[in-house]
Amino acid sequence: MSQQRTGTTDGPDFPDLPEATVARLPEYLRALHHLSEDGHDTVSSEGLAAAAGVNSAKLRKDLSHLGRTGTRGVGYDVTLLIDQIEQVLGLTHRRAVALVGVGNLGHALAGYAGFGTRGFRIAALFDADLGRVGEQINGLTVRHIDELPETVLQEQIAIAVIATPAHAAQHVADRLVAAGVTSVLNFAPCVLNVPEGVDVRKVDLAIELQILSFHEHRKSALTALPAVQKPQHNGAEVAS
Amino acid sequence: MSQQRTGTTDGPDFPDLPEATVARLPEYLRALHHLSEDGHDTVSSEGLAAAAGVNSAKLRKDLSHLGRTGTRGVGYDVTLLIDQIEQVLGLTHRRAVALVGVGNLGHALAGYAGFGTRGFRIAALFDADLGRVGEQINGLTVRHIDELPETVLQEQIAIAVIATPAHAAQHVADRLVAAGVTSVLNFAPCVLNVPEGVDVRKVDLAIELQILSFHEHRKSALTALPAVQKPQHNGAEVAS
DNA sequence: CGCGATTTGTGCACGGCTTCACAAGCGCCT
DNA sequence: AGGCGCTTGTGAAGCCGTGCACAAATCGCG
Repeated sequence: MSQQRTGTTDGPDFPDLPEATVARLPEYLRALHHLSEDGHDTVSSEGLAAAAGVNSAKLRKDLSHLGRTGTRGVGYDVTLLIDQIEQVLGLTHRRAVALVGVGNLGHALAGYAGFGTRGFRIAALFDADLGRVGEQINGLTVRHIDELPETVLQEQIAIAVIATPAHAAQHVADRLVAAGVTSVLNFAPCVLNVPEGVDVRKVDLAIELQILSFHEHRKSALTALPAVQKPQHNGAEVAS
Repeated sequence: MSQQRTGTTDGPDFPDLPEATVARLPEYLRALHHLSEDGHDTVSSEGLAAAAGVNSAKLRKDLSHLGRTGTRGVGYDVTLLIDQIEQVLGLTHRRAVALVGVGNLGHALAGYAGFGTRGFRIAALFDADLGRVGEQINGLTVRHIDELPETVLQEQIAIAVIATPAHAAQHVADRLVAAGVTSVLNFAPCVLNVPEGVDVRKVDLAIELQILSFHEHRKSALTALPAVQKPQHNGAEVAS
């Protein structure tokens, strides 16, 4: 069931995709699914790049890392490319995901349809609050966090989502790792300390806004300035 | 005016912070607030770097762009540094944010306390569904999206969050831009097309999981391979 | 059967980001 | 006052990512 690298067959042994490429592949995949639904069976690098919002040369270089995927003079086979990207991303089977923290955000995530349609299955919900344990959300029963080890084992869970308050996140992460989880998506606004071999990605809504705030601040300072400079993008033409 | 160090009153002169630095400043800010609550009044670059999960040299270089902030042999004044970062990020006043799309995720975002505590104020909620207009969420009334222009003007809204389904996101973005919004945080899984001068940041939950899935896939392929293993790893923190 | 139109795949150069290593500066202790 | 230890700030080197520009490859058509 795991991917073997015997290489004799058509086994795609990935030779260390650049991290930046990996981060873009899901975007290509989404764009390809969209194109496929629209009836396209081939697409040029220019077209796909536009749909994914990137430079076409970048896209070609990204895809070149997957092996020979396109046909010169024609473009890329949409279905074939979807298969290849899904294979590389390990999306050939639905991955079971655990969600810890069924509060405000956790509730929304548990009901988010995008997970189900893009390769994942929320296999279990957990919370530490006994008042929430037993609650039914989207066909799943919220379990107490003490049941984590057996559930992770039983459902073959390798990826977990933390949607708890920040003060509980590290503790939850420790228990997840102890239970065998090796990838964590953290929505709590704090830094997680995990042992080597465990991947953590963080999504912090306030940080995203603060980055936007910086650019807002900068833009409003520029409008008060004479247009001597010529930065890459400027000019909010909106009247105040 | 932007580069002068004449030291007038409160001249907000930024010397073009690197984008990577801007993306980390919010993390430093959060860590600093945490340290401040714990009673620390100074912190070393090593300590702050650990709290923010980055390299200490990187942190020092980042902070050096803000001007002289630390004291050699001592460290950084926590309160002073908080003020400086907030100034650079434009967080000296609460920024009004509009939230469009009060569905599953939008509901959670509207109730997310992290916005309020970190420099933002959700000033208005919008939805296109008449069945949702008028609903009360967290003390705010959901308005119809047609009221966008006047509300944006009235509440001085420059930043908006899109939490609609993907098929509606581009239309909403167009209307937001037309109303005067110049920064957008997009939760819809699609590429937004906006005119120059408008900033867009995207948060796609499924993409984050797919990136984790790739690393899972890679890890399981490595464990099945007894020969070579790569100790090099990025993104994981060293345990205490 | 060959030629031209088209598109991929990639060598190369450039810029930005990261990291090391160390000099410069600051406070404290004697 | 002077030295010593500690910490910041930064020069420099290296790495990664990006984008241009073009050769190689493929298809269609006359």
